[in-house]
Amino acid sequence: MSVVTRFPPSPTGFMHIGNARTALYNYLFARHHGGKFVVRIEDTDRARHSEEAVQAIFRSLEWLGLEYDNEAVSQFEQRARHAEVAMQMVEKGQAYYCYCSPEELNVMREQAKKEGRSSFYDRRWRDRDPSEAPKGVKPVVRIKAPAEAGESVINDLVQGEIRITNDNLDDFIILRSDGTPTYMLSVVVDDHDMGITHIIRGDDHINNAFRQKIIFEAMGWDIPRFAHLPLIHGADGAKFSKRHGAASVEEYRDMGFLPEALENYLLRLGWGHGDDEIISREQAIQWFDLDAVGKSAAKFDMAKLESLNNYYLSHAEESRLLTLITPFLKQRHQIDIRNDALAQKRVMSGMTELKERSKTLIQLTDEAAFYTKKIPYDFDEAAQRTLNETAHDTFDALLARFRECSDFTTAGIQNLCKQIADDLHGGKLGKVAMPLRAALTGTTVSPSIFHAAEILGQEESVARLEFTKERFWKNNPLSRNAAN
RNA sequence: GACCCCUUCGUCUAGAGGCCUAGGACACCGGAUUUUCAUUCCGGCAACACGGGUUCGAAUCCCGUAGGGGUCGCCA
Repeated sequence: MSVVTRFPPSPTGFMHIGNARTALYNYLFARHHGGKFVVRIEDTDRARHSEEAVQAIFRSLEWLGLEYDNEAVSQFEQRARHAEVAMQMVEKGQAYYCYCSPEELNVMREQAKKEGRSSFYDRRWRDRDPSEAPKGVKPVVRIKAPAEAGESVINDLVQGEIRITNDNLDDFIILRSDGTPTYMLSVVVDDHDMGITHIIRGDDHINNAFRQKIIFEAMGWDIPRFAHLPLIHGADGAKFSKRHGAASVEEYRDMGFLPEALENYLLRLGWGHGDDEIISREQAIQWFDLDAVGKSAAKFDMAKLESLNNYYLSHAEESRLLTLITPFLKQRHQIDIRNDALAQKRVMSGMTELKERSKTLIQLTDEAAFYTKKIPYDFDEAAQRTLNETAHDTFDALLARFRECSDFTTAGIQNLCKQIADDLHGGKLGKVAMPLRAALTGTTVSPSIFHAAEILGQEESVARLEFTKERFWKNNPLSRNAAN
């Protein structure tokens, strides 16, 4: 039988990083086995359903490049079918109406808690005659869980054999009093109808597996194989959530991570293949299987993600990177380079250096920004300090030599700076290069400033030096005095 | 509290009884390169939770203890 896996997010928020990993594993497992990977939106709870959340899930899936087969299914739309299955079970005597009030249920719950039991419903309506039903109370439908002593066993593909005693299973609700199906019923019916062969999900669902198994058995359906993945934890060891930092896929996208970097990171979080660290999608499909999934929870480590991102950034196609930083440039620096061919060309010329030093697209954007700046531009604090401490004659020499330079190449420019350093600073190149960097970029951090100057071109570089001189030596009497 | 699960360097992991004086990656700490930062290159620090077994031999198998996590809804 061919493998069919599924990703069933509930649209109550955005796509959690843990769900993204679950989706990835389902995707890889299906592709590895040449099967199908389908998506189902678990939207039976209309009150918590949000169209925005549904869209965010599809956006995240697309951004991660996790293509699914068939059309995505809406669980809500199958509700009639789910209810029908519930009725079949009632008819066959495998399920029954329960007329308990919320108050009665609360009492039972309290009692169970006091006695330290994890199941609480006392099955009071299991064998009672419906004629005893109180008037005007709309019943729920509960399934008959095994009442006799015994054990229920699941052979989990990740966790191994898990067994619990039947007294932990009570007659849970499959149809609400308003006639709508509960999650527990809907999942089983849908999984069956969709031909799901492997249920790969977070291990917070382990307990549900035992309940779902009861429904599968009542209906005489084949039970899919289960694989419960350990959860992703935050640095403090608790289930990873918003309070641990960014928890949604789109937040990582907005922080400047590449989807392939996030994918690689998530893949290795809980799964390994020898000493391999950098793993492509193709290799992942070839190598991924459930037997190599670890059983213990993993802590999310931002530093490692960043390191992976740096790798993928360094190896990314440069025109793609240009496209990716364009919106960030607009957002963070109010610079629109979409129609600025010159700025684009300059950024592209410096891209090789830029991408190898960056951990995120944000960092790449910020360090590429100077190429796109127009006079007048701002100088950050450190740059201002550097310029204020620069001797007047050093800067003048720089300007003069830049104007008359006949070999405006990285080597030529470095040479020229070296000469000034020899003349005025005992050969200390930093005394010349740092002011040059501050002047040309408005910052004190950049790739090779000689190369940057070459990319900017002689005309632009001279203009920027003139602008800087204007800005610092005309308006700052103190530094003029210091220089003289 | 009950039930279920987990436990190798700070973190992610390799390890399926001898190949382990426990390997890799990230982080961290040195050093080299360097005009800054970053990169790169060398080098270093660092773990089998604990206690019992089983065995000629255990990180690997069994039991117990401790610690951690998850689940206990007419939510999904």
